[in-house]
Amino acid sequence: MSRIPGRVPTAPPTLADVAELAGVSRQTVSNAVNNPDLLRSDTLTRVQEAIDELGYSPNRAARNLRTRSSQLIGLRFTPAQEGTANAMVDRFVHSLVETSSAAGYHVLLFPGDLDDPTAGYDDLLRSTAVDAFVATDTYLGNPQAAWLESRRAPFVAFGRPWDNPDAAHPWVDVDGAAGTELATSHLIDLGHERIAWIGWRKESFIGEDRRSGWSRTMRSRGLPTSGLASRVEESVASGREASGVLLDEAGPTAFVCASDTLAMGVMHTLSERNLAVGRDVAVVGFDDSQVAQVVPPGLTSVRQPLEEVAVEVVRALEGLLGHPPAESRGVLLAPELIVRGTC
Amino acid sequence: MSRIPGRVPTAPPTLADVAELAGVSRQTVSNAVNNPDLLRSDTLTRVQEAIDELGYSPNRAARNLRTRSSQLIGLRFTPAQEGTANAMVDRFVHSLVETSSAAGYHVLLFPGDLDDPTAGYDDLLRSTAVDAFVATDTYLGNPQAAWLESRRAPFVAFGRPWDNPDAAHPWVDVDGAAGTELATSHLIDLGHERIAWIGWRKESFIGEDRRSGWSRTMRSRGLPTSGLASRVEESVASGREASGVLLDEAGPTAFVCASDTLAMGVMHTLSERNLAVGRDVAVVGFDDSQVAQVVPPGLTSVRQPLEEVAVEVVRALEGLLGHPPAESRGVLLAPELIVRGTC
DNA sequence: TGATGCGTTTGGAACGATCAAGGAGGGTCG
DNA sequence: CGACCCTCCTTGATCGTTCCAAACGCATCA
Repeated sequence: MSRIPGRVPTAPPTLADVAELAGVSRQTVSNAVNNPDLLRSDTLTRVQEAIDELGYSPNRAARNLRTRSSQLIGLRFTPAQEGTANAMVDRFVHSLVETSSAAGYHVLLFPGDLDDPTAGYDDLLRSTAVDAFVATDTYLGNPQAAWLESRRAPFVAFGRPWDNPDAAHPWVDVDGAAGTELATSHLIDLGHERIAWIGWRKESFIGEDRRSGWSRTMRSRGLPTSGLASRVEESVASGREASGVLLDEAGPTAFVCASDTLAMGVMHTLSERNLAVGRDVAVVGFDDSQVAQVVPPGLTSVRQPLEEVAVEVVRALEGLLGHPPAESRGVLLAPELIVRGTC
Repeated sequence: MSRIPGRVPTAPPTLADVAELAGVSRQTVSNAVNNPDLLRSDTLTRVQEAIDELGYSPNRAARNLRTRSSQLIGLRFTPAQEGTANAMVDRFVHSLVETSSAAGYHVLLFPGDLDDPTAGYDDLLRSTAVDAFVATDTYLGNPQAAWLESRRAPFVAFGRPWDNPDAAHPWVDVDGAAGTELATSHLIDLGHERIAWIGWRKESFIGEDRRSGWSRTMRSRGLPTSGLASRVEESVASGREASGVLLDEAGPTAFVCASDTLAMGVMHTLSERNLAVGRDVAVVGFDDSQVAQVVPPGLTSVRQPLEEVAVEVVRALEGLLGHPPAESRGVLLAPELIVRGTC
């Protein structure tokens, strides 16, 4: 019926076409695709052959309409900050695409308004264009999570609900304090005693978390921290300034930084002062960005297990969208320290 | 009719719900959304109010089914090469998301099998999950373009059809030779005479293109090139080795590189030999990656206008998908040189 | 023989939107 | 006055799939 002669030859075959060729009903073809167990094996092979012969794939729109699901996961993709070393989100996206594909989902990117973090979500939600969201950027009191929860939108957050311990949504995060603890311990083991911290301003939950790993390790090893910490903006210039001041006033032999961007600021200072990085002064960054991997002599950095994060995120999504929905709460993963030339 | 009591309260409103509330027919609501000009203004406002009151957004699946279009653009998203400085694709994706969103399209990511560049396309195409593709990675005789063309799949390539001048598909690319010409001229203007080239192996069309910008500029300025060129793999280690050999054997005072990754290799060599980068030896990279932006003292690099590329890609897509389809051929854009501390 | 059951297959009715015609209603013209 | 057009809006069919309930063939059992 749909193979009307004169129809555009490139129009893809439909369920009805396959059914006709195989000599069965539409529903049987549908079952062959979705519930092969329901068919007698000889019927199944016959239908399979017809499917292969025509090169049939179920029409996504029709299936989505009927099943009320799109097999799409929405991800807000904001422009990367130029001038920073942070391509972390991108690395995560790559992992997410891989993992969710294995689970039968594709990733839909939509742009984010920098001023309004909730923009874009609403329309995709109401038009049922996506089944769920993955929310990144949950830092610093970002209203995304709370907003999504209030809309009863299915979503998984990459990042803890810092400001709301009662939040009921599933999340996956990396233990930043454990990361800086690894870094600090490593430096202490190398013999450093005056180890400085360069992080973000106090309002940043993530920044304070990472800072706490440094400070608690220093304390537990009986080393001083006073005068050795600095809180600045996320930029190379800030890291450069801060490290200059710290060198002048506190004389540290090593720096632990909240990000690779800040660590690169330290590298600038060292290079300007002709200090041998790694020999005279050690530096550790955070994120294991591409910069850390290629800058001479290689920046030691805390690496987040983004592949695992993606796996856990997808696992949580599957729970969320399953029938019946499976409960799942927060997952906290441990980072590792990648040692390179800077210490 | 669809507001059956007992239905899940979170089920989104439909066209019929809006129609009932506004006291008009479904089609009128549809027109209010898609062809507002067809309605009398008082009817339009009445419908608009009903839409706002219910928070209605057209169901994507239903619309897609009927209109045979998904408003989605497929993009194969392969894992980034670790250890290289090349986050260029990611920067492009960001621009593409922005631009295509403005044109009413969203970006769908799907994973790519590294061994089979055409994997993934077929299913999305046959299931009409996407309206068109954007093909990147068209380097080095990649069969993607030819394959897509043979399937009559609508797509726009980021990258010229190097090995097939007769290719009929639209493409957008950046003039690599013009970029290296900018770099080489800049170095010559600074007084450099022995300027080396580090690029990729001869089979790489892109590599040869970029190399030609260097060589033709050298020749036109009456400067020697023999013994000053090297072709290696895309890796920091390769760039490091090649620059070491070149320094020993040809004594260049400047390097032009086919990528930031290779340029970082040069930086490694200079740092090992205690040569002052920028003062003793100049370096220019290609891609203006985040690495170039943050490495001390800042890597001068050729920057591809990826925002413009995205704009042109979307423009071509709109032509391709328009009624009637508009012809469009190749677009070649000019890069710019971002001068930083390395020269 | 006819009722019961099970495994398999079938036809009709959604899902929610747009397309293609087909009406009201009012104004203009011969 | 009726034919005609124009504007605005409505009705029924349709896109391709899955859900639902019913029907089928066949064997078993009373």
